[in-house]
Amino acid sequence: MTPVAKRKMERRKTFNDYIAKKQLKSTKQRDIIFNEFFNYYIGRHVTVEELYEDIKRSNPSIGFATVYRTLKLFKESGIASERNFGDGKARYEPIRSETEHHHHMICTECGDIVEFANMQIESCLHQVAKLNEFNVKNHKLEIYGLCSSCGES
Amino acid sequence: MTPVAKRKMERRKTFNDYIAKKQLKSTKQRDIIFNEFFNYYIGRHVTVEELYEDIKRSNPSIGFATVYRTLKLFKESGIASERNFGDGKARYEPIRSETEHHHHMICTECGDIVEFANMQIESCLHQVAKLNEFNVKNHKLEIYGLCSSCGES
DNA sequence: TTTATTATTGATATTAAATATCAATATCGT
DNA sequence: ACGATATTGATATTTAATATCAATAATAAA
Ligand SMILES: [Mn+2]
Ligand SMILES: [Mn+2]
Ligand SMILES: [Zn+2]
Ligand SMILES: [Zn+2]
Repeated sequence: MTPVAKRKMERRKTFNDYIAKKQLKSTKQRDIIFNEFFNYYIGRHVTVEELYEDIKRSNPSIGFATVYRTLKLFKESGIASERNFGDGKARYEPIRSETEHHHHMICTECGDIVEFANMQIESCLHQVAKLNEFNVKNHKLEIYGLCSSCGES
Repeated sequence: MTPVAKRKMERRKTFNDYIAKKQLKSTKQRDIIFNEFFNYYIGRHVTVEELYEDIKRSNPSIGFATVYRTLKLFKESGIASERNFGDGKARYEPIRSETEHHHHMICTECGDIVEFANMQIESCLHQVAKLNEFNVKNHKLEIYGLCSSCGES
């Protein structure tokens, strides 16, 4: 089995377990949204509206509220992250593995998003927290500026 | 002259220069808001609503829109920063010096905000940007969790 | 100082995203 | 198949941010 296929099953299981634990129900709509989101939006950062417009093409009967609620469910169950890049709209992205962690550089000109991870930053940050006796739950780091295409740099 | 008094004059000048450059006008309201904000909110992170409620007590005729627009003006002129800590409300804080730069740890329990600065993080971050040919305009780093009072750590 | 020009003010309206409501319907354990 | 409970989709509400606009204030010109 490919790593991608393996991860697919993992996510499915995590979601199903969450559904079971919370005594929720499996529905056609949730399946459709799950498939669309995890098949086509890996490595992307999609707004609720965008995903809704996308899904509507193949499934016109699905409502915005359902997409909204389902993305929230993905987040709660730990298979998706919510991101906020300062344009007032929440964005969602699939979590690629149990351990992955990354941050973002956002181009203010073209909207392009570059992801990065840096161990040194992570350890500094936890060190600072420890020094202040601060119990870290999560953190965000965003760099705004011009990407290589847009900037003179 | 104390450093605080010196900084006070600097800010005033920066603001006046901005007013002049943009061909705006000095007004009583702007003076009142300026004084309240820079006398009482150094090191704090105030919402528009909070500052408005505060100012209304001594100056009941000042409108919310004016406070809103004036804080925006402070930001544009470079004497205040706008912050967003994920509760959906913009917050403003006076900039303490021309060169200062810091980030925030936000307690999700009591709302307390701890500031910190870390040179190593800053240089790592610029290194990452350089590597990606990304021209940095600004950046934000926020740590969410439990402060020393609220957390078991 | 008076007048003319232009920006500001404060009340109110609008926008937009997030979230709540609810009757009809689907899911699931028995 | 039945009954209990969760879900759906349409719509309404909330809330922060921002736009509108007539009255007013600030500055420049006469
Ligand atoms: Mn990402
Ligand atoms: Mn601060
Ligand atoms: Zn990190
Ligand atoms: Zn920094």
